[in-house]
Amino acid sequence: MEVEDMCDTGLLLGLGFEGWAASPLAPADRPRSRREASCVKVELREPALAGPPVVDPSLTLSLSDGAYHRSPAAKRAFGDVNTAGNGEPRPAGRQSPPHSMVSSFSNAYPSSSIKKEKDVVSEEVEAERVSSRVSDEEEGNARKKLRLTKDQSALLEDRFKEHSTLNPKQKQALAKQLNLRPRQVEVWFQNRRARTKLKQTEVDCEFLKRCCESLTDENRRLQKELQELRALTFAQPLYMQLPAATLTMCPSCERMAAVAGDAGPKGGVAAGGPFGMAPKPHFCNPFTTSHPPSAAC
DNA sequence: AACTACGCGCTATTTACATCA
DNA sequence: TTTGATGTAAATAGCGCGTAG
Repeated sequence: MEVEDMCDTGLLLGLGFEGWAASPLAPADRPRSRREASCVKVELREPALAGPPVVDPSLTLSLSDGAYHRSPAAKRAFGDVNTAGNGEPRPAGRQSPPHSMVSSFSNAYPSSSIKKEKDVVSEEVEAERVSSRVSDEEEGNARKKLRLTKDQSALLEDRFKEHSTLNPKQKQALAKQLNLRPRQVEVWFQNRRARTKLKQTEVDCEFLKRCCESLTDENRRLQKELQELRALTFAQPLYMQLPAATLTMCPSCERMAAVAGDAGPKGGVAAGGPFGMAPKPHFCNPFTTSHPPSAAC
């Protein structure tokens, strides 16, 4: 595999994100569809993303679909009650009819011991509905945007640090505590998660850019070195220039890198032309864990 | 097993509001 | 003081997925 090929494999993807990352909200640079946006995710295995660029980054590419979705088992373990209705009105267009809301509750809390809780939640829902109706009338149906107080934001942040998602019960409790509607709490958490992810994406992009620069430099250096060695071999056969001790073996294919003509049919011709290749340095593909064939092979 | 309804999370987008030159 | 540009974050729209019936 050629050095450029290896660069292309990983770096084109990184560069592809570059413009988008530089201005994540610029509409022109955004992916055209949500599917497109989530189709490929660059997954970084480096724990300290904000740190200095690493020479040998371990990058893997993986499909992102489902990566951000917790499995049902995980959700249960985490305390999510997906099947339980949260009893709050959904946005227009997706609003469920009242009877379905009731049936959802009876499904989620079938035992009579929880019946009380159901009633409490239903009352809160009704109260919320009334209050939002009242507030709508007060506001003359104008869409007013709530600004959270510092205390409210601080508490929400604290809760977000504990859990980035809330189950309906937690949501209700938090809404009550903050004197907000559960929907507002839900929206806040949703937006907060989105902001976190956006921030992480920017960090990831920055990291990949630095990787790209580092690998480009390395590539340039190796090309230059290759040219020099080729020029050298015009004047003198390589084996005469290098003592045997300097010959190295490729850890992957176990061929002597600097010996011309000993590598079978393809031999040094395929790898480096009729003049053989320099024994070092060996280029290690940072995107793979095992030792790949060196540039000499 | 296939279908449907529902709840929820996610992403893209809109919009109200604050800040600043 | 007013005004337009810009940024931030609350809110909305709509889709996909998992689950239960």
